[in-house]
Amino acid sequence: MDFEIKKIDEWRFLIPKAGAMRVPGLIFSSSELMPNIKDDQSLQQVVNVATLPGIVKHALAMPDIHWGYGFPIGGVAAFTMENGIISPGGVGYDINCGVRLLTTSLLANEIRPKIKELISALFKAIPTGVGSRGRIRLSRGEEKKVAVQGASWAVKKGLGTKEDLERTEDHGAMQGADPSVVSDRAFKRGHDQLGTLGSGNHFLEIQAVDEIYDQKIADAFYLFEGQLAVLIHSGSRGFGHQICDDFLKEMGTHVKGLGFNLPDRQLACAYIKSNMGKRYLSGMACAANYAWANRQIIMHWTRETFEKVLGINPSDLNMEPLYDVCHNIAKLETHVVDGKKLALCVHRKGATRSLPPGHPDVPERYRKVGQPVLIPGDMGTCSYVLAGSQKAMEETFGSTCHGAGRVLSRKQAIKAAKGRAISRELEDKGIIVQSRGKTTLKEEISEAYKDVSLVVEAVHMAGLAKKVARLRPLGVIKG
DNA sequence: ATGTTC
Repeated sequence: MDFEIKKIDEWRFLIPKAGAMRVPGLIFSSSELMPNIKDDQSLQQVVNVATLPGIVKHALAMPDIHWGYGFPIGGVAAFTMENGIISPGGVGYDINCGVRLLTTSLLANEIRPKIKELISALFKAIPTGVGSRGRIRLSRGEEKKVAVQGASWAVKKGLGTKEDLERTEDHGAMQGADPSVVSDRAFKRGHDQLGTLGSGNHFLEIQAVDEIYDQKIADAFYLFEGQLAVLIHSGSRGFGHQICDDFLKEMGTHVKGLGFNLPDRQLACAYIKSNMGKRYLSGMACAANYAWANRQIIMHWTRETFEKVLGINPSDLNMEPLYDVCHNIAKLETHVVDGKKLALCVHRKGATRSLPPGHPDVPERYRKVGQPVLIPGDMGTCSYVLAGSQKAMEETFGSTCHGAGRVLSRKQAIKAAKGRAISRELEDKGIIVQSRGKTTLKEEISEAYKDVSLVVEAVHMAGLAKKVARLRPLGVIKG
């Protein structure tokens, strides 16, 4: 490594501008988490991102940073609309991968005897695994509508309510989506995958709220101790993956003609203002909308499954989305930089938006306390709810962490789990798990991840979001 | 993440 790391305070580490870097790197971490990343490639990736045209202030990294395609996962980078670039590698292969948390009026303890039955029914209702096909077959015309309308497409089809949309980031629809830039292959891959969970770290978990850190905000979020909740983690499936793939290929050639050097070919990009940049944004928005429709539909089937298995009315279940956030996206936003309002394209790759109290884009019901920030942990530990902050607006373009972050690669994790019965290990901890394949569970063992509590503590202490509640898993379905 | 090497 040929760069320096300076400790600013307990929670901030600076990589001073050097060589081809246009801005310094700023890492949010802690003395406990820093050793995890010092030897991997992710900090070099922060340095690489800092060389890209039009980058503003800092190349940022959250405490859950780890190695990714070109850009690190757990990274944030903002570029001016005027001179900046947009890069598929800064968004990630799973465009609009994200999480949606559902609250209920049920007590977890009362439902505990039913968890196994619920998990089994959810596993039947929601297809999981790589290449899994859903219960919906979309004609090309309908699939284009999904790509433009997002979650509201599902609501129009009776799969949810208008209120659900109000509790979804951007109302579950990104503007500027243009299906004409999406390849035939992407549409083919997406036509039967709506309402499917996928594989890897995607999951659906039944959880119990087990600790409240901020009572006032918890009240505003309708969270209470002992409450039964459901967390859905999924994305844009093969549809978004293909869109990313298509644009990476195109931009790989395109970027060679732009006259600047890339430290890594995986940083393929285009100027935001160029036709190529605009086309990517339009395609990315299609994938983002597909993902929002996907999580909306998965939620609808989750509601139906709970009502059926528990034999209760919707009004007694009261299963409502607390919020739905995306953590793989690039967005056009206005931020104050050095006292000046600037139009920026903010890349959040494995990072969550964290809007402060009073911000107009926070749903009205939460506006006084800030945007809900949902942080899934690894399988078998816990997840967190936080609230957005002003400090995040000032330091990270309104962003915070997105999860635990890997410490072992998938290969290393499979090796570490060799010969172990992971589902049995989880059952011994009181967590019922049902998965399509054994390999996914091995890839996802707890040891493969950083301690999510340390990650959340680091962003809380840095002021990038405020801890509200912790949730423990009771049951999980996986790919 | 991903029809896990079109």
